[in-house]
Amino acid sequence: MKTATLKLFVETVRSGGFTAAAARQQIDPSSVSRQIAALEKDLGVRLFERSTRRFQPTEAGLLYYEFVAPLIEELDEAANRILDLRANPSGTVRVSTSVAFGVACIAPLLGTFCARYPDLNIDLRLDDQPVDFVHEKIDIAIRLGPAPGGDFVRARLFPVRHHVCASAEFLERQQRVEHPTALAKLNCVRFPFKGFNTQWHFRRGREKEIIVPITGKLIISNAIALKSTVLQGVGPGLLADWMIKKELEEGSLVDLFPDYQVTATDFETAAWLLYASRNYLPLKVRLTIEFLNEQLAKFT
Amino acid sequence: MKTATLKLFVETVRSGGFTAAAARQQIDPSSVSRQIAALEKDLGVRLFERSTRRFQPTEAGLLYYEFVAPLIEELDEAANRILDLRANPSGTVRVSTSVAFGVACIAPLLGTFCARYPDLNIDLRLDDQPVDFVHEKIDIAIRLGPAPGGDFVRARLFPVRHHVCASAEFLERQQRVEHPTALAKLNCVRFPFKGFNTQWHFRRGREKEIIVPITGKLIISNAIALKSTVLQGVGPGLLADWMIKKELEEGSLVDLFPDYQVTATDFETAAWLLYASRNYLPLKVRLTIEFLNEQLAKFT
DNA sequence: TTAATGCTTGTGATAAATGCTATTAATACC
DNA sequence: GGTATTAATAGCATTTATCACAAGCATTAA
Repeated sequence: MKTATLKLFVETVRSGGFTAAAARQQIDPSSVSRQIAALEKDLGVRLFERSTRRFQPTEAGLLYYEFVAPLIEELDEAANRILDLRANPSGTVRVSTSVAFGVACIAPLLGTFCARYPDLNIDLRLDDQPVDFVHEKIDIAIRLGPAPGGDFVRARLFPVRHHVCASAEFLERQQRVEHPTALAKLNCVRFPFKGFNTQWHFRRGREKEIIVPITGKLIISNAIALKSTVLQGVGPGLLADWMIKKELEEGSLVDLFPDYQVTATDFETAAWLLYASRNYLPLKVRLTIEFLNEQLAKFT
Repeated sequence: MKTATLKLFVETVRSGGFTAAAARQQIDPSSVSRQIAALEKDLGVRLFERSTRRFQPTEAGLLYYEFVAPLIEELDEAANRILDLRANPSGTVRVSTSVAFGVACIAPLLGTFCARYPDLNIDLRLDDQPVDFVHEKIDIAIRLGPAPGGDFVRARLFPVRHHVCASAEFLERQQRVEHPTALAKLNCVRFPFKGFNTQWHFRRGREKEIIVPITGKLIISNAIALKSTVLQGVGPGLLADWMIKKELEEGSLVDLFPDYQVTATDFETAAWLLYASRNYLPLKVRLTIEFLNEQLAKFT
C-alpha cells in the first residue's frame, strides 16, 4: 500500500470521480481505477459506488476517508519538518496572485529570492480568477482589495491607493480637468469588475464624498493592459499606486486629482498576504512569507 | 513511498539495526538497506548513522520516528475499523498462552470457534517463555498465576487451584499419605520454575499454613509431560485443576489432600486474559475475547 | 592482525505499475 | 425508446521496481 494511493483515494473522494482525480494528479484515469481497486481489495471493502453517471463513496469509503485524510496530511507534515532540518531551505513554494501584481511586483523580486535561497523553488501562479487555495495547493496568496474573509492568516502588506491618471499627451490635447465630476463626460478606461465600471468615489479631507458615474469605450480586465491604453492617451483610468510609481516619477502619467482619495470599491483597500491557518508551517513557506513581507514593505 | 517502508523504518528504529529489523519482518537485510536509503533520498536527510559496529538514528531520524510511528499505527487502525464494517468478522487474531494450557484448554475450543466465525483466523502461539506482546504483535494472551502487572487490560477468567495428585496405581504400591508433611519423603515430580521446585504450601480452614520441602528425581518444565509422569506412577505432582478434571473423574489420578488448598507460589492464582489497553480494539479481537471469556467461564 | 559482524552494492530474474487504446456500461437527451 | 455521451475498466506493451543471493567492504573486538 503506497501513500500515493492513499492520497489518490482522498483526492478521489474530494473530486467525486476517478477522471477528475486523475486530472488533478496528472495521471491516467485507468491508473486511478486500478489503484482504488487494489485498495479496495486490501481492505476487503468497496470504497465507491460507481457507474458511468453516478459516483459516491460507500459508507466504508467515507469512514476510511475521515480517518485517512488527516493522517496523510500529518505524514506530509512530518516529511516537511524533516526537510526543515536541512542546512539549506529546500522544496517548492506555490505562490498565487493576480496577473498584474505578479508581473509588476512579484516577478522583479524573484532574482533576489533565488540568490538568497538557491535550493528553494517558486511556483508562481498568476490568475485573475478566484482560486481554490486548498485544491490548487497554494502556499501563499497575495490579494488586493478590501480585507478578505476565509479561514487563513491575513497579513496586511501595504495600503493600496487608486489614482485617476491620464497620459501627459492626453492632457495636452484636453482642456484642464478641474474637478472629478468632469470625468463623467470623458472617455474613461474601465475594469470589468463590480464597481469599477459604474462609478468612482472621491474624498478630500472632511468634505462630503463625491460619486461620479463613469463611461467609456474600453473595458479591460487586465490592469497592465489598462495602464497601457491610458498611456496611449485613450483617456483617464483608475490605477493602483503600486503599478504607476515609475510612470508618475518620469511624468508619462499624471495624477489628475492628487488631493483626493479615489476608489471604485472601498477606501480601505490594501495588499494582503494570505496563507493557511495551520499550527505548523513548513520552513520554506515561513521564509517565503518573511521575504515577501520584507520586500513588499518597501511599497508602504 | 510505501507504508510498508515506513513500518520498516519504525521497526528499524526499534530494532536498532537493519539486520534485526529484516529478521523481524522476514525480509532480506539488503532490502531494508535499500528501502531506508530510498526513504532518506525522499526526505533528503540521513535517518541513521551507521557503521559496522555502531547504529543509531540521527536527530532527523528520531524526529521522523516520533511523528511517523503513531501515524502508521493509526493507519492500521483505520484499516481495521473498515474491516469491522464487513458482514462477517474477518482477519487473523494472534493468541498467546502456555504450551500446556493451549493444548489442554484452548485447542479444544478452536473447532467451535472456526464454525462460529468462518472468516476469522487464529494464530495460536504456545510458549512457556515470557513473550514480548508488542513486538510479537500478540492480540490476546492468557496467563496463569498471580495477577500480572503491565500496561494491558486484565480479565480474570477463573481461579486456578492446584492439587497434589498421584496415580491410582502409585497409591496401591504406597502406604497411605496421611498428611502433607509426608510428601517430604516421597519422590515428587516438580516444575523448574521459581517456588515449584523447593516447597509447597498447604492451607486448611483456619489452620496455620504448612510448608513442606519437596524433593524428587524429576524436574519437568512442561505441565503435560509432568502430568504424564505422575500418571505413570513416578510419584506425586502438583497439578492445576484445569488439566486434571477428566483424570480425577475417571479415577486415574487421585487428589491426595482434597481438604487442603495447595500452592507452590500463591494461593490467589487464576487464569487471566490479557489484551492491549487501547481505546480501539478491532472487532475480530473483541469477538475472540468474548468467545474465550464465554467458553472458559465453564471452568469456574 | 585476524575474525566476525553487519551494512552496501551488483546482478539477473521476476513482478508490478503505467499510459495508451479499446471496450463496456450507464444515463441523459432527443 | 433509441442514441449520443460520458466515465469506468480491461488488454497490451513498455518501463520500472523489487527481490534474493552473492560478493564486497568497513569497522571493531579479541
